[in-house]
Amino acid sequence: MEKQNLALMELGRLMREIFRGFKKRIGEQNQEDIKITAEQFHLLNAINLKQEEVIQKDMAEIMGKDKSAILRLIDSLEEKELVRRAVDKNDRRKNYLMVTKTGERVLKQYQIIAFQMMEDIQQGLSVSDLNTFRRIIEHIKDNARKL
Amino acid sequence: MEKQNLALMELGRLMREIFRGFKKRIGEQNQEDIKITAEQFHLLNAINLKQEEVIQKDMAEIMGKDKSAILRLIDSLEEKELVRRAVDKNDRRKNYLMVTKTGERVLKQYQIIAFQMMEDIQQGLSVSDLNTFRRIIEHIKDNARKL
DNA sequence: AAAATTAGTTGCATATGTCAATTAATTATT
DNA sequence: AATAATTAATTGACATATGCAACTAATTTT
Repeated sequence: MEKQNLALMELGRLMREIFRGFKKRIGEQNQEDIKITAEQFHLLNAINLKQEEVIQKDMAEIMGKDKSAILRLIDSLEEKELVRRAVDKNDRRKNYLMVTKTGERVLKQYQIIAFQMMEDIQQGLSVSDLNTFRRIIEHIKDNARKL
Repeated sequence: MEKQNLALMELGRLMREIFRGFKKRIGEQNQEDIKITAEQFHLLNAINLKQEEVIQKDMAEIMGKDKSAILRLIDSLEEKELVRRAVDKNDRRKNYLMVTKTGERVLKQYQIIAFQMMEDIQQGLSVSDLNTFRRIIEHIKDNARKL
């Protein structure tokens, strides 16, 4: 039991380290620029990634959170003018989520940080290792989704 | 840039899925028994794992959190009588953290859940895959620490 | 003895998140 | 067409988590 358990713990600790590093680098960001939290970044990124139009409900599903949590995250992003809600003309219950130009710019800055972090984190790993790692992550993710 | 970036995102998402699953299973726990949150479990487990005596400061370092965050987590664990603080006789600034019998019992219950989760998550992966995965995690962890 | 350091504590602010109830809009049913 | 059911978003109440800065008490350094 010990080993597997440890693996889970290690993964958690690992993520905290990475998260900590990410926050630290964000903190070192240009002061005058708009700052967002990791969760805000994550949501912004997820909206941006989607090819199709998305509404709040979709994001709640994608991010595995309550719709009210998403609503408040979007509130915070809208306040910073990184995202706007646009009502669907055909179904006025729906708000399409639109990333603003500022949103794209800020997102890009954060992506650069994330990219740099990935580079640093992957230092010293072979291409084959990385491929195996990605494959396993995908596999685990599928399993985790069913939990 | 895309691929590496995705790997980071995937890892984050993966952890959230696992964490979500863990919380869900915790929620399904036996009503009459003492319930703890995921963070409480994590701290309790970390204290328990340590071979040497630990004080709050140590746990803050180990868990990568502010000492006040740890303090409050310990408050909550102490309230449930899962942990006790014992003042160091030689240095009365220090509180040694002791897991109670109840703490051990509760911890064991949650470890079983965590263990079961690990089993489910690892379904379908070969032993060699798992070993590679652990090795990479270790490597990444070393890199992450330097971030 | 005074100054500096250390461990723990407290107050305050913020972020995040869930659940349940409510509102408004739309769709299905009688 | 009127009523009922469903859907998306919102709000309120509440719990958890976390960091920062200021403070206290104990110990160590100067």
